[in-house]
Amino acid sequence: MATPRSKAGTKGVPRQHRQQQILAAATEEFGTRGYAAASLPAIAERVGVTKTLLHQYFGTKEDLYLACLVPVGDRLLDTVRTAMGRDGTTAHTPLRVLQSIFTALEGQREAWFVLYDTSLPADGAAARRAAEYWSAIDALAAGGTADLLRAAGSDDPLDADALKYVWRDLVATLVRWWVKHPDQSPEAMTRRCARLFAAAAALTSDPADPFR
Amino acid sequence: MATPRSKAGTKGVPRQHRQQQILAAATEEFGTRGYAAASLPAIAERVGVTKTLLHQYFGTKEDLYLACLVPVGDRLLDTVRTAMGRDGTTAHTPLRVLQSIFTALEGQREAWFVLYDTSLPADGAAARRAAEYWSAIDALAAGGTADLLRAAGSDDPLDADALKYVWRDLVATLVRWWVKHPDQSPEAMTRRCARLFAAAAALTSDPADPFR
DNA sequence: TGAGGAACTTACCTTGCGGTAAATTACTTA
DNA sequence: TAAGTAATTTACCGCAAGGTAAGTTCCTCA
Repeated sequence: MATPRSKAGTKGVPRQHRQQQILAAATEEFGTRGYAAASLPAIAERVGVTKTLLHQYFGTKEDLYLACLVPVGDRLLDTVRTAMGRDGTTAHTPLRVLQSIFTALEGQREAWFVLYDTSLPADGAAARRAAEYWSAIDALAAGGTADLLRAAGSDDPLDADALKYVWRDLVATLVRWWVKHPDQSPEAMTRRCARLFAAAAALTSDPADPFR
Repeated sequence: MATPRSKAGTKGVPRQHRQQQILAAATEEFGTRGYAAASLPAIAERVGVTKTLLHQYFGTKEDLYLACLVPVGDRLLDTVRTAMGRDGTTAHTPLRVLQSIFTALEGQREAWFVLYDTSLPADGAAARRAAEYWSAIDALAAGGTADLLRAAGSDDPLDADALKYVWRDLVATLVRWWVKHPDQSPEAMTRRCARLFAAAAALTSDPADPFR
């Protein structure tokens, strides 16, 4: 062995394994910092590898992002779909959806934010793909929120649009809080959300509302 | 006059006026793109000026950010303070707070996001100042949410923390939606929020909740 | 009319990033 | 044991951003 003057050469890690490591590190980095602020050198360093390897395995930065996005998007879309489709929309459907999301995200919570990154190059393939995912998810949610609004006496389409946004960001918020509290299990989170919903209901049930 | 071979030299715009222009453009750029993704050349171009001038008037990029942050933070903190302090916490306090925020933000809606930028250099003065602002605002909100939770039968401090986050991000979400719908007046937004609250109440008032 | 200061730009430097071509080392197998 | 291939690095390019020093033009007023 003697004197390895260069650190080049294989380290015995098979390609597939390495790719998985890279995807995991990249997902975490993209999820926490966002596409624009995330840097390939930083991701590479996490894995203990050079950024060149990232390029060789995944191509450009956006390609790598896409490689992170697709599995996460597929998994979440599928989760939400089955959570909502079980039976008709009921009052606790939202909680069931939340629970399924928490469960699907356990082990890699930041992955959620890979789906909703605003700093993506707007014209790129990654942004297009992400938009596909959340428009599909939104469509699922839209059914529930529309019913809700009709029941509450509103037929304004902008109300529906706004509610869609609120719901989507509410999930993001809860996940963000969850990321900061790693000890919380998915089930504990779901129960917490149920309590929060109950508290919120108290807030909004005042009949003497001057803003109506 | 003849041939001005260089475009250097004054354009007759007094320093204070120019500084205002720069602050406005920078606030918009920082608010929409975020600190990391925003670029000084882009801001300079909006104003029709060179980035060097930004440096001469405001110093470093972070200094400029701070110069944007302080007036916005002062204004919003003040607004929320008076909106909450008018009398005791009632059920429609949240709507009053929202209305005051919308009103204060009218004319420069993206400014809200200057307060809550996650891409700031974590150790810098700007991040510290921003944290001061929203911890002050959170403290105001904490009173209301704590009461809410107690009423709903929860004494878990983590519930309170989570609710604080949710409320904060809810405001951000509503403002973000508002930015995308420039024709909506602050009053119209407030009324819309009242309707959304009502709809949300319907969602959370199911007594047969299996997640409790 | 001719300083002097105020408002602005030109030209430059440095750094860090995304990206590529060409090695270099280790593992396998004929 | 030598050849071939898989895994990885070294060394480089170009670019755009943040930042600075030194001018250049215009306005004002003694």
